[in-house]
Amino acid sequence: MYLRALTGLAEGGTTTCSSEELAATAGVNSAKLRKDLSYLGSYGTRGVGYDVEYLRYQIAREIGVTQDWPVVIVGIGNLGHALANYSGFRSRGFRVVALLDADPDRHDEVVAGLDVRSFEDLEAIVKEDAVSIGVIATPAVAAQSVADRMVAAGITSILNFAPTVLTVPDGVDVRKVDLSIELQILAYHEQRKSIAPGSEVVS
Amino acid sequence: MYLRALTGLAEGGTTTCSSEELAATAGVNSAKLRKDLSYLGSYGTRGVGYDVEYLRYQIAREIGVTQDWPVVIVGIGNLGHALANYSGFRSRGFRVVALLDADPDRHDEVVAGLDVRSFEDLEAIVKEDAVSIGVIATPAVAAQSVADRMVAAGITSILNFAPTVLTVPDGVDVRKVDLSIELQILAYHEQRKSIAPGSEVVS
DNA sequence: AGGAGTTTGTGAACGGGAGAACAAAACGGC
DNA sequence: GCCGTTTTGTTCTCCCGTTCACAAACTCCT
Ligand SMILES: NC(=O)c1ccc[n+]([C@@H]2O[C@H](COP(=O)([O-])OP(=O)(O)OC[C@H]3O[C@@H](n4cnc5c(N)ncnc54)[C@H](O)[C@@H]3O)[C@@H](O)[C@H]2O)c1
Ligand SMILES: NC(=O)c1ccc[n+]([C@@H]2O[C@H](COP(=O)([O-])OP(=O)(O)OC[C@H]3O[C@@H](n4cnc5c(N)ncnc54)[C@H](O)[C@@H]3O)[C@@H](O)[C@H]2O)c1
Repeated sequence: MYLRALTGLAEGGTTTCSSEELAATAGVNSAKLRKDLSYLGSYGTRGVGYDVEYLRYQIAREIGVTQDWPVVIVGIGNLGHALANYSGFRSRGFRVVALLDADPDRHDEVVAGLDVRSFEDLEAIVKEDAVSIGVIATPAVAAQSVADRMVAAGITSILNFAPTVLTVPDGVDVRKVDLSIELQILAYHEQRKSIAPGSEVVS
Repeated sequence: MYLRALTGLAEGGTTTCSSEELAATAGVNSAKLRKDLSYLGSYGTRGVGYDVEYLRYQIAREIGVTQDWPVVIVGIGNLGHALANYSGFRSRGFRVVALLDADPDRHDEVVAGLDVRSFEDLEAIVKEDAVSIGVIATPAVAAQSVADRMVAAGITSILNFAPTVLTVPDGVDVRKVDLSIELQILAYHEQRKSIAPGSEVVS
């Protein structure tokens, strides 16, 4: 979040900013921001603030997005198409190297300049491009088996859009994006608003 | 998450389950699950477990998804199309009532059986269908103004896909889904794996 | 009917994140 | 060169979510 805020400030021409400004831009408390940044090192100057470009680079380096990360997307349906066409990943340090789908009818397609390839090609692609991050956008029933294949092929980080709990070995990271649950959380608060007006809070 | 796990168990024919089973299905600790459920009431039976269907209904009622929530999606680009076509929302208590876009060229389109309408229709739709939940899938630059319009129209819950911090009045809930940040978190752990092998953890 | 075996519900301990507050450091003006 | 001002880095405290552990409650078998 800080990285994004800093990029925004840099684009706006700001060269220096205080923790207060940056915190406001990122939508967090300034004390928390300072503490977070202090874990990376002392990149600020007391009485002055932070150099936007310098701090941006330091955070990018810490996260590891100064290099480009190759990514494969599996399941080129509704969501897979949107992800493949999304330009924002590219500009944030990620490069989609392959689109895979189990359905042979999809293999004719070209999406975002990439051929949709057979899921069978997974191992070869992972090996060739040294891919360590995989995105799962298949139906829920297929997600676990896709994850297993990914892990076997050498992928060690998975972003899962299917509404399932994935089981993976130690050493493999999984993050899930669950849109239905997001909506349900909103619905819950919404329901409470109509029952007890004037009592609202959100994370 | 529990709701989803229970639905899965019910579809699999399970009528009764222990906190241990349910926790395993949902991917959490069983003590946490029991404590969470205890906030809703004492719906279990000691020595037996929980009645799947009964508990499922109780959680759905608590969340507020026994009724259908009308939802509007603004920004029918790559992501908006995917969301509009997604059938999973419908089955989880949400009904997309309108698709809005500022681009007149999009207004000819029919997506998922719905006309893409002008953003100007927002107020009328919100009033007519008593919409309280809005989804923002526009570019980041437009997100804040769309949010303002939504709030003015009477929407009090927003799901935001644009990579921006939204500012809204008290009483309005915002949740954001930020895919780039998810990937960056994975990249960070990935980088650390290659530096210090054998030290990994994920949320 | 009673005891053994299960499983829930919850009190207590633990851990960690978030914010308030302040000392240390840098800058600028005189 | 010194003092006031600004802002960072960090300590301390508070609070909340998570987990452990166990008594209470229920079932089933004898
Ligand atoms: N579309 C959305 O907006 C949305 C929203 C929330 C969650 N999701 C979830 O994302 C996932 C994808 O959604 P979608 O709408 O794109 O579905 P979809 O049905 O449009 O696409 C799924 C794709 O996965 C492919 N596939 C199926 N099994 C496969 C396998 N074993 N290996 C490789 N590819 C396989 C199918 O051929 C298809 O192209 C689903 O789990 C869905 O629940 C989607
Ligand atoms: N596509 C993805 O997979 C993806 C992934 C992560 C984040 N996002 C974010 O989601 C948002 C949408 O992404 P996308 O790829 O669908 O973009 P897109 O450009 O394909 O679609 C954006 C749509 O919003 C419409 N729009 C623009 N201004 C508007 C306004 N003021 N009011 C109403 N509609 C307006 C445009 O006409 C267009 O149809 C972006 O903020 C993007 O950063 C997308």
